[in-house]
Amino acid sequence: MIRLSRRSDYGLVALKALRELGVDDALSARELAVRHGLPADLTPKVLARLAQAGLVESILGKSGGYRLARLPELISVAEVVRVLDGDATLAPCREGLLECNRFESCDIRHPLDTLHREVMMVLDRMSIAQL
Amino acid sequence: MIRLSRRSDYGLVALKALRELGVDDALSARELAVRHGLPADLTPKVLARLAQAGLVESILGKSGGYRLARLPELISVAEVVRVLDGDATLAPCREGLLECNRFESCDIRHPLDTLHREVMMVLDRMSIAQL
DNA sequence: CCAAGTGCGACCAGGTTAGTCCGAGTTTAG
DNA sequence: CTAAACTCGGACTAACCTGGTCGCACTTGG
Repeated sequence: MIRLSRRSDYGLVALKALRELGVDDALSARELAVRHGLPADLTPKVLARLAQAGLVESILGKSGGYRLARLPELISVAEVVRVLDGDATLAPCREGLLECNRFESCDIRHPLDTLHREVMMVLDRMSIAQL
Repeated sequence: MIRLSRRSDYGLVALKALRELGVDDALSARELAVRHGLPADLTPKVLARLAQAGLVESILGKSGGYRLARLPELISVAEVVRVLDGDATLAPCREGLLECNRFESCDIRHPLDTLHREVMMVLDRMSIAQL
């Protein structure tokens, strides 16, 4: 199935919100959440992950918050998805634990990987600036 | 996240297997399952769904089974996924029951729909013949 | 020193999906 | 004509994943 997880969705909304911020401003997770109707307790988590991936800067202390770490043109949707959802492959074979019992004989893996790459390229072409 | 469900995966494997079949041959679901290591009880279900969607023909009775209903070049990966997983949209907002509480103010929906269309086009360009 | 932030881990709950079991209807081989 | 082999469809169970919550430690500005 082709669907964004909720996390990725929230992440995109948050980044878009951060986009229209002054250079030295910062927006707290809570403030961002209430303004855009995101779950109050989940938003900090999403932002924290974006921060440790370097997409966003966190500012500690009172009157702290988050701010974009790069120009919005330089953050692609693909990157956000990868950070928040991990980059799984199209084929379920490739997942962590479940071993595909036909792993060797599986001949649809390669074409599926190709497809996956193409899909990611599509997501790569859209940046936060275009949301 | 971008991942195929197990069902779709099985469906693709099955279609690929059916591809190399004589015109008047048919392969039973059970036979197909054991040959390719698919779950024995799930395979008939997947095939049945493909059949009622018209991608595959079912042949009743003894020595019956399944066979491709069209040339493999005319069956796209996108179609298989759509049949087996339904066609969801990228944005979780769009799902059945859960109402997005910021549905009106949501401004990332349109770009996301665009992305979804592009992704489906990618899946559309690959056919069973190319697996 | 205190209030308001982030950061991070553990935890619960609900939904979705994979997988199984069963019965019924159909067709062909012998 | 009979029996075997197959498809079809629904109902049911179990496991996994995800969204969401709570709580505590650390940092910073006033």
